[in-house]
Amino acid sequence: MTVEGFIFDACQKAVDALYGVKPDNSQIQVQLTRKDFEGDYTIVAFPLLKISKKKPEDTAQELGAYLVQANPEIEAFNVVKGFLNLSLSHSFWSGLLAAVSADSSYGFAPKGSTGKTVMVEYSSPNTNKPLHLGHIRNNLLGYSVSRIIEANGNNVHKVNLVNDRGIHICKSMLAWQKFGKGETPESTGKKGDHLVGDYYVRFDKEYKKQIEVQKLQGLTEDDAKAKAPIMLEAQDMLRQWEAKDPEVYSLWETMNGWVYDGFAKTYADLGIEFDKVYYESQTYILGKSIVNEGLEKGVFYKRPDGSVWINLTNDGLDEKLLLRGDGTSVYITQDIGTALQRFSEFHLNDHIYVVGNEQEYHFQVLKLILKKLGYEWSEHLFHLSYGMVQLPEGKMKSREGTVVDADDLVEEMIATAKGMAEELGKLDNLTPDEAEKVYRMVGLGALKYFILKVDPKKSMTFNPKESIDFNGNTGPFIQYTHARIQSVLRKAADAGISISGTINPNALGAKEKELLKQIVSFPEVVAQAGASFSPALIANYAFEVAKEFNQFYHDFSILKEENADVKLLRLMLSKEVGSIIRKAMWLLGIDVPERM
RNA sequence: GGUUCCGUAGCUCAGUUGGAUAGAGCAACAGCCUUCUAAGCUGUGGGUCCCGCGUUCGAAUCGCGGCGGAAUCACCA
Repeated sequence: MTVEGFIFDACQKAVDALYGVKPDNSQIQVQLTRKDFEGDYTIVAFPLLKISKKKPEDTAQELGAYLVQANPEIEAFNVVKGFLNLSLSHSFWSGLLAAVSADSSYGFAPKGSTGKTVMVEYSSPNTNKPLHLGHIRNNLLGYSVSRIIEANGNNVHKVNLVNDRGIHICKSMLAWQKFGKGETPESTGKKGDHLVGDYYVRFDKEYKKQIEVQKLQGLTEDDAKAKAPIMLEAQDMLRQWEAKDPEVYSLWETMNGWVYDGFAKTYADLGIEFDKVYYESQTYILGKSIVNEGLEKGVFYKRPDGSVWINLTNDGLDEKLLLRGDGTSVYITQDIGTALQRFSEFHLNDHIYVVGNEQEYHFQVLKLILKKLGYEWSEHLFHLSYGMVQLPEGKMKSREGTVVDADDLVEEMIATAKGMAEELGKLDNLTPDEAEKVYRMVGLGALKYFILKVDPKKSMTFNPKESIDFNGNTGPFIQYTHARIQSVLRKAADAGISISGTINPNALGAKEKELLKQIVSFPEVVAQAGASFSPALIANYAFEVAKEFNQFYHDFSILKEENADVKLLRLMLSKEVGSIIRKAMWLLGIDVPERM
């Protein structure tokens, strides 16, 4: 039970006793008391006036007096305008600290306790170019949300749906065939995904050239695009691929293999994992049978050219194609099929798609179609729609070479972390291997935190000229706080001090209580983040806790405190703060070092 | 044009179902290491919460109307 919950109940009983009416949820508002006022928690009197039929100040006074005499935990109160500020007793607070420190999984619901199974799909790269900053946001969000959902007691399946087929893949393949001279990752020393990406760009260059030539011959822009020989060749290659032409198919396998090796390295660098990987080359045919089902039910209709459509104009949307005239499927056909397959195979309760907000319309349509087909679980599809990562100049454009490459960025962050650590002389006592681990941790911590602290649904700006900070509201700041705490705990252990025993309530000071308030709200933050799929809530919480601890650390000494009770309380508090920081950062997919 | 999302300090962002005098970080300036890690702490300056009207005891938050920006409305994915 949360502290707010306790006060809520006490308040409900008090109002009932005083005025004979039991207030409902909306009438009792409990919040943390603002720091500029005396007290711990505040009850807002205004919503209760209808019941008390008295002035706000009088209502708050009466309620406060009653609460203090009825609850030993509530020690004192004061009233400012319509706000009733309550102070909880020291023994109440120290009891909470004891409870938290006895619970090693504090803040997390027991594994699988909801009995629900949730699938999270994220990453979903194309195999024609390397990952960039936009993909990083997707991967970090997907991975963090998976952990948050798991921490809320659900079983989670993390999946990746790789787009390994289609015209864009053929473009890279064709360009490599024409201009590649047999280059391989081995022969060039280039990471596979980057090598293939180069040929994707090469195709585009050639294509543009051919369009210009066609236009000189008098063709319109559209005609020139449609009739450029290299584009016709690419389309022809896609048909050959679908017919499983051995030569094309083997080239496809080879080049995709290069890309997967490259992706594997990027994922490993980012610390991203999946439980299962789906490939569109294996799933793109799915969903066709459902189209027939929909035709029979009259949900879909067929046009004279044989294409299948659904009319969603009555739902405020448009008409949507489900099957091409030639009987081949489009993206949404496949998504219908895979959703159906996944729900039946894994008995899913919820399915979350981590996909950019440019596809909001697509998922709206997908949900609606499944609903119209009568699948009740369509209500349990969630599109975690995140905003684009923009540069100060606007959108990243791969054609203009303004994309921020994922591998480059990771490397740069680690190098910066290393440079800073060396400058500060922080890790001189570590072995090179250990130091290297810390550089990675800190560099990645900075990057991951920078991205995850922003509300997912908002678009965010990244300025490559101003490197990501390591001071202030950043990952390294929080990691540093953790390292500091561990250092204190190590010293305590070296001195043979045991961090256990009974807490003396009188040892609790004002700053310690502020820290405890933060600690106590952790489970609520985890629940909130789970309900809203928002790692940003966790990130901002972790920062607040770290900031509070650093102030405490600066103003008070822990190991040099002479009063044994105070020393024990401060050590227990430090240990719990360290543990909460580690858990919060774990939820973000960020590791924390023992030293830095 | 329709739909959806967004607009908070010079910059990057918080602000949980409407609550007290709107907060952090960066950048700028001024301080704090003989003391558990200074990747830290303290202080100063910085605001028409895009604008207007409305609902309310109370609006950055809710509603309506503007202005500005983004995404989307493909036999692409």
